[in-house]
Amino acid sequence: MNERPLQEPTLLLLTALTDEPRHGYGLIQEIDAISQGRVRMRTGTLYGALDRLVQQGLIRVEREEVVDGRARKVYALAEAGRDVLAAETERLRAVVAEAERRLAARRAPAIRPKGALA
Amino acid sequence: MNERPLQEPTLLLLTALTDEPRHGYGLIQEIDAISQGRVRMRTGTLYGALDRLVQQGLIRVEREEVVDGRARKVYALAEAGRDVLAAETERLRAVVAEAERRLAARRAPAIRPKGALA
DNA sequence: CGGCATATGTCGGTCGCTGATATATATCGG
DNA sequence: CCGATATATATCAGCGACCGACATATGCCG
Repeated sequence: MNERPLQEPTLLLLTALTDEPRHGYGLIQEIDAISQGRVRMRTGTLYGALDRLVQQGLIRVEREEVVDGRARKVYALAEAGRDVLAAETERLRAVVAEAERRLAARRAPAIRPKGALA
Repeated sequence: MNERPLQEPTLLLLTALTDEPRHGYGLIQEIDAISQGRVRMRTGTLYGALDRLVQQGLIRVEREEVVDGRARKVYALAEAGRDVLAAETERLRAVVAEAERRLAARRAPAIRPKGALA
Protein backbone atom coordinates (compact mmCIF):
# COMPACT_ATOMS: atom_id res chain seq x y z
CA MET A 1 0.00 0.00 0.00
CA ASN A 2 0.98 3.55 -0.61
CA GLU A 3 2.24 5.50 2.35
CA ARG A 4 2.78 8.64 0.39
CA PRO A 5 1.99 11.84 2.26
CA LEU A 6 -1.55 13.09 1.81
CA GLN A 7 -2.08 16.16 -0.25
CA GLU A 8 -4.04 19.00 1.21
CA PRO A 9 -7.42 18.32 -0.45
CA THR A 10 -7.33 14.74 0.79
CA LEU A 11 -6.28 15.85 4.26
CA LEU A 12 -9.18 18.29 4.38
CA LEU A 13 -11.59 15.62 3.22
CA LEU A 14 -10.66 13.32 6.06
CA THR A 15 -10.74 16.20 8.50
CA ALA A 16 -14.21 17.21 7.39
CA LEU A 17 -15.42 13.65 7.97
CA THR A 18 -13.89 13.35 11.42
CA ASP A 19 -16.72 14.82 13.46
CA GLU A 20 -19.60 13.33 11.53
CA PRO A 21 -20.57 11.63 8.26
CA ARG A 22 -21.25 13.94 5.36
CA HIS A 23 -22.23 13.75 1.71
CA GLY A 24 -20.16 15.07 -1.18
CA TYR A 25 -21.69 18.47 -1.61
CA GLY A 26 -21.77 18.97 2.14
CA LEU A 27 -18.02 18.28 2.19
CA ILE A 28 -17.40 21.07 -0.28
CA GLN A 29 -19.18 23.49 2.03
CA GLU A 30 -17.55 22.15 5.17
CA ILE A 31 -14.07 22.42 3.68
CA ASP A 32 -14.88 25.93 2.57
CA ALA A 33 -15.74 26.70 6.18
CA ILE A 34 -12.74 24.92 7.72
CA SER A 35 -10.31 26.81 5.53
CA GLN A 36 -12.13 30.14 5.92
CA GLY A 37 -12.94 30.14 2.24
CA ARG A 38 -9.33 29.66 1.17
CA VAL A 39 -9.85 26.20 -0.29
CA ARG A 40 -12.61 25.42 -2.70
CA MET A 41 -12.84 21.71 -3.31
CA ARG A 42 -13.69 21.04 -6.96
CA THR A 43 -16.08 18.32 -7.89
CA GLY A 44 -13.44 16.79 -10.11
CA THR A 45 -11.16 16.42 -7.11
CA LEU A 46 -13.92 15.47 -4.71
CA TYR A 47 -15.63 12.55 -6.36
CA GLY A 48 -12.41 11.08 -7.64
CA ALA A 49 -10.90 11.36 -4.18
CA LEU A 50 -13.97 9.84 -2.50
CA ASP A 51 -13.82 6.81 -4.77
CA ARG A 52 -10.11 6.46 -4.15
CA LEU A 53 -10.47 6.75 -0.38
CA VAL A 54 -13.23 4.17 -0.30
CA GLN A 55 -10.99 1.92 -2.37
CA GLN A 56 -8.18 2.44 0.14
CA GLY A 57 -10.48 1.72 3.04
CA LEU A 58 -9.99 5.13 4.64
CA ILE A 59 -13.66 6.05 4.33
CA ARG A 60 -16.83 4.14 3.58
CA VAL A 61 -20.28 4.84 2.20
CA GLU A 62 -22.40 5.15 5.30
CA ARG A 63 -25.75 5.28 3.53
CA GLU A 64 -27.60 6.66 0.54
CA GLU A 65 -30.58 8.86 1.02
CA VAL A 66 -32.93 11.16 -0.84
CA VAL A 67 -33.58 14.62 0.54
CA ASP A 68 -35.99 16.94 -1.24
CA GLY A 69 -35.90 14.72 -4.27
CA ARG A 70 -32.09 14.90 -4.51
CA ALA A 71 -29.98 11.80 -4.10
CA ARG A 72 -27.12 11.83 -1.62
CA LYS A 73 -24.32 9.51 -0.75
CA VAL A 74 -23.20 9.90 2.83
CA TYR A 75 -19.58 9.02 3.60
CA ALA A 76 -18.09 8.19 6.98
CA LEU A 77 -14.52 8.07 8.20
CA ALA A 78 -13.26 4.50 8.68
CA GLU A 79 -10.94 3.49 11.48
CA ALA A 80 -8.04 3.21 9.05
CA GLY A 81 -8.81 6.72 7.87
CA ARG A 82 -8.76 8.03 11.40
CA ASP A 83 -5.41 6.38 12.01
CA VAL A 84 -3.92 7.76 8.82
CA LEU A 85 -5.23 11.24 9.56
CA ALA A 86 -3.81 11.11 13.09
CA ALA A 87 -0.39 9.97 11.88
CA GLU A 88 -0.40 12.51 9.09
CA THR A 89 -1.30 15.48 11.26
CA GLU A 90 1.26 14.40 13.81
CA ARG A 91 4.00 14.40 11.21
CA LEU A 92 2.82 17.62 9.60
CA ARG A 93 2.71 19.35 12.95
CA ALA A 94 6.38 18.52 13.46
CA VAL A 95 7.28 19.80 10.00
CA VAL A 96 5.35 23.02 10.52
CA ALA A 97 6.91 23.53 13.94
CA GLU A 98 10.39 23.10 12.52
CA ALA A 99 9.71 25.49 9.65
CA GLU A 100 8.33 28.13 12.00
CA ARG A 101 11.21 27.67 14.39
CA ARG A 102 13.66 28.35 11.58
CA LEU A 103 11.67 31.25 10.24
CA ALA A 104 11.58 32.83 13.66
CA ALA A 105 15.33 32.50 14.06
CA ARG A 106 16.02 35.19 11.48
CA ARG A 107 19.76 35.58 11.51
CA ALA A 108 19.58 35.87 15.25
CA PRO A 109 23.10 35.55 16.66
CA ALA A 110 21.70 33.13 19.18
CA ILE A 111 23.54 30.55 21.17
CA ARG A 112 26.64 29.26 19.50
CA PRO A 113 28.42 26.10 20.38
CA LYS A 114 31.34 26.69 22.73
CA GLY A 115 33.61 29.61 22.13
CA ALA A 116 32.46 30.21 18.59
CA LEU A 117 33.52 33.52 17.14
CA ALA A 118 31.39 35.65 14.92
CA MET B 1 1.31 32.19 -11.33
CA ASN B 2 0.26 29.08 -9.55
CA GLU B 3 -0.67 29.44 -5.93
CA ARG B 4 -1.25 25.76 -5.44
CA PRO B 5 -0.38 24.41 -2.03
CA LEU B 6 3.15 23.13 -1.69
CA GLN B 7 3.62 19.43 -1.45
CA GLU B 8 5.60 18.06 1.43
CA PRO B 9 8.94 17.50 -0.33
CA THR B 10 8.90 21.09 -1.55
CA LEU B 11 7.95 22.36 1.88
CA LEU B 12 10.82 20.46 3.43
CA LEU B 13 13.22 21.81 0.85
CA LEU B 14 12.37 25.40 1.69
CA THR B 15 12.50 24.62 5.39
CA ALA B 16 15.94 23.07 5.07
CA LEU B 17 17.18 26.22 3.34
CA THR B 18 15.73 28.60 5.89
CA ASP B 19 18.61 28.62 8.38
CA GLU B 20 21.46 28.56 5.89
CA PRO B 21 22.35 27.89 2.25
CA ARG B 22 22.95 24.27 1.37
CA HIS B 23 23.82 22.16 -1.65
CA GLY B 24 21.67 19.37 -3.08
CA TYR B 25 23.20 16.41 -1.35
CA GLY B 26 23.35 18.31 1.91
CA LEU B 27 19.62 18.97 1.57
CA ILE B 28 18.92 15.27 1.36
CA GLN B 29 20.73 14.74 4.64
CA GLU B 30 19.19 17.75 6.32
CA ILE B 31 15.68 16.68 5.36
CA ASP B 32 16.43 13.22 6.62
CA ALA B 33 17.40 14.82 9.93
CA ILE B 34 14.44 17.21 10.11
CA SER B 35 11.96 14.41 9.59
CA GLN B 36 13.75 11.99 11.89
CA GLY B 37 14.49 9.71 8.98
CA ARG B 38 10.87 9.51 7.90
CA VAL B 39 11.34 11.34 4.64
CA ARG B 40 14.02 10.42 2.16
CA MET B 41 14.27 12.98 -0.57
CA ARG B 42 14.98 11.26 -3.88
CA THR B 43 17.37 12.79 -6.31
CA GLY B 44 14.72 12.64 -8.99
CA THR B 45 12.50 14.84 -6.85
CA LEU B 46 15.32 17.00 -5.56
CA TYR B 47 17.04 18.26 -8.66
CA GLY B 48 13.81 18.70 -10.53
CA ALA B 49 12.39 20.65 -7.62
CA LEU B 50 15.49 22.81 -7.26
CA ASP B 51 15.32 23.81 -10.92
CA ARG B 52 11.64 24.53 -10.58
CA LEU B 53 12.06 26.62 -7.43
CA VAL B 54 14.84 28.66 -9.00
CA GLN B 55 12.57 29.21 -11.98
CA GLN B 56 9.82 30.38 -9.63
CA GLY B 57 12.18 32.69 -7.80
CA LEU B 58 11.72 31.00 -4.44
CA ILE B 59 15.37 30.02 -4.18
CA ARG B 60 18.54 31.01 -5.99
CA VAL B 61 21.94 29.54 -6.70
CA GLU B 62 24.15 31.18 -4.09
CA ARG B 63 27.45 29.93 -5.46
CA GLU B 64 29.22 26.98 -7.02
CA GLU B 65 32.19 25.47 -5.32
CA VAL B 66 34.48 22.49 -5.44
CA VAL B 67 35.16 20.59 -2.23
CA ASP B 68 37.52 17.64 -2.28
CA GLY B 69 37.34 17.55 -6.03
CA ARG B 70 33.56 17.30 -6.00
CA ALA B 71 31.44 20.02 -7.55
CA ARG B 72 28.66 21.57 -5.53
CA LYS B 73 25.88 23.99 -6.23
CA VAL B 74 24.86 25.89 -3.15
CA TYR B 75 21.26 27.11 -3.02
CA ALA B 76 19.86 29.87 -0.83
CA LEU B 77 16.32 30.78 0.12
CA ALA B 78 15.09 33.90 -1.67
CA GLU B 79 12.83 36.47 -0.04
CA ALA B 80 9.89 35.24 -2.08
CA GLY B 81 10.62 31.72 -0.88
CA ARG B 82 10.63 32.87 2.71
CA ASP B 83 7.29 34.59 2.23
CA VAL B 84 5.75 31.56 0.57
CA LEU B 85 7.06 29.25 3.27
CA ALA B 86 5.71 31.53 6.00
CA ALA B 87 2.28 31.73 4.41
CA GLU B 88 2.21 28.02 3.74
CA THR B 89 3.14 26.99 7.27
CA GLU B 90 0.63 29.43 8.65
CA ARG B 91 -2.15 27.86 6.64
CA LEU B 92 -0.99 24.33 7.32
CA ARG B 93 -0.84 25.02 11.03
CA ALA B 94 -4.51 25.98 10.98
CA VAL B 95 -5.45 22.86 9.05
CA VAL B 96 -3.48 20.63 11.39
CA ALA B 97 -4.98 22.33 14.44
CA GLU B 98 -8.49 21.80 13.11
CA ALA B 99 -7.81 18.13 12.33
CA GLU B 100 -6.37 17.51 15.78
CA ARG B 101 -9.21 19.33 17.44
CA ARG B 102 -11.70 17.07 15.72
CA LEU B 103 -9.70 13.96 16.39
CA ALA B 104 -9.47 14.84 20.06
CA ALA B 105 -13.16 15.62 20.34
CA ARG B 106 -14.21 12.03 19.80
CA ARG B 107 -11.48 10.62 22.00
CA ALA B 108 -13.33 11.91 25.04
CA PRO B 109 -16.78 10.42 24.53
CA ALA B 110 -17.59 10.38 28.23
CA ILE B 111 -16.17 11.35 31.55
CA ARG B 112 -14.27 8.49 33.02
CA PRO B 113 -14.46 7.74 36.71
CA LYS B 114 -11.31 8.66 38.60
CA GLY B 115 -8.52 6.18 38.40
CA ALA B 116 -10.05 4.35 35.51
CA LEU B 117 -7.20 3.66 33.18
CA ALA B 118 -7.54 2.33 29.71
C1' DC C 1 40.52 -2.88 -6.40
C1' DG C 2 35.97 -3.15 -4.66
C1' DG C 3 32.66 -0.84 -1.95
C1' DC C 4 30.80 3.14 0.13
C1' DA C 5 29.92 8.01 0.68
C1' DT C 6 29.71 12.17 -1.84
C1' DA C 7 27.59 14.72 -5.58
C1' DT C 8 24.68 15.87 -9.64
C1' DG C 9 21.75 14.72 -13.09
C1' DT C 10 18.04 12.39 -16.60
C1' DC C 11 13.78 10.12 -17.77
C1' DG C 12 9.61 7.28 -18.07
C1' DG C 13 5.78 6.39 -15.42
C1' DT C 14 2.37 7.16 -11.87
C1' DC C 15 -1.03 9.57 -9.47
C1' DG C 16 -3.70 13.24 -7.45
C1' DC C 17 -5.51 17.58 -8.64
C1' DT C 18 -7.55 21.03 -12.03
C1' DG C 19 -10.96 22.79 -15.07
C1' DA C 20 -14.42 21.92 -18.12
C1' DT C 21 -18.43 19.61 -19.18
C1' DA C 22 -22.73 16.95 -18.34
C1' DT C 23 -27.02 15.73 -16.01
C1' DA C 24 -30.94 16.38 -12.90
C1' DT C 25 -34.05 18.39 -9.34
C1' DA C 26 -35.77 22.14 -6.14
C1' DT C 27 -36.44 26.98 -5.06
C1' DC C 28 -37.03 31.76 -5.74
C1' DG C 29 -37.51 36.22 -8.20
C1' DG C 30 -39.43 38.62 -11.91
C1' DC D 1 -43.82 30.39 -16.53
C1' DC D 2 -39.15 31.03 -17.16
C1' DG D 3 -34.51 31.81 -16.08
C1' DA D 4 -31.07 31.98 -12.52
C1' DT D 5 -29.21 29.92 -8.59
C1' DA D 6 -28.46 26.28 -5.27
C1' DT D 7 -28.22 21.45 -4.52
C1' DA D 8 -26.13 17.11 -5.91
C1' DT D 9 -23.34 13.66 -8.43
C1' DA D 10 -20.32 12.29 -12.03
C1' DT D 11 -16.73 11.88 -16.03
C1' DC D 12 -12.55 13.00 -18.48
C1' DA D 13 -8.48 15.13 -20.77
C1' DG D 14 -4.45 17.26 -19.26
C1' DC D 15 -0.97 18.87 -16.17
C1' DG D 16 2.55 18.91 -12.83
C1' DA D 17 5.02 17.07 -8.87
C1' DC D 18 6.84 13.12 -7.22
C1' DC D 19 8.84 8.35 -7.63
C1' DG D 20 12.09 4.87 -8.94
C1' DA D 21 15.60 3.52 -11.65
C1' DC D 22 19.48 4.47 -13.95
C1' DA D 23 23.75 7.09 -15.26
C1' DT D 24 28.13 9.43 -14.27
C1' DA D 25 32.11 10.91 -11.63
C1' DT D 26 35.39 11.65 -7.63
C1' DG D 27 37.55 10.65 -3.02
C1' DC D 28 38.45 7.58 0.71
C1' DC D 29 39.21 3.31 3.14
C1' DG D 30 40.40 -1.43 3.83
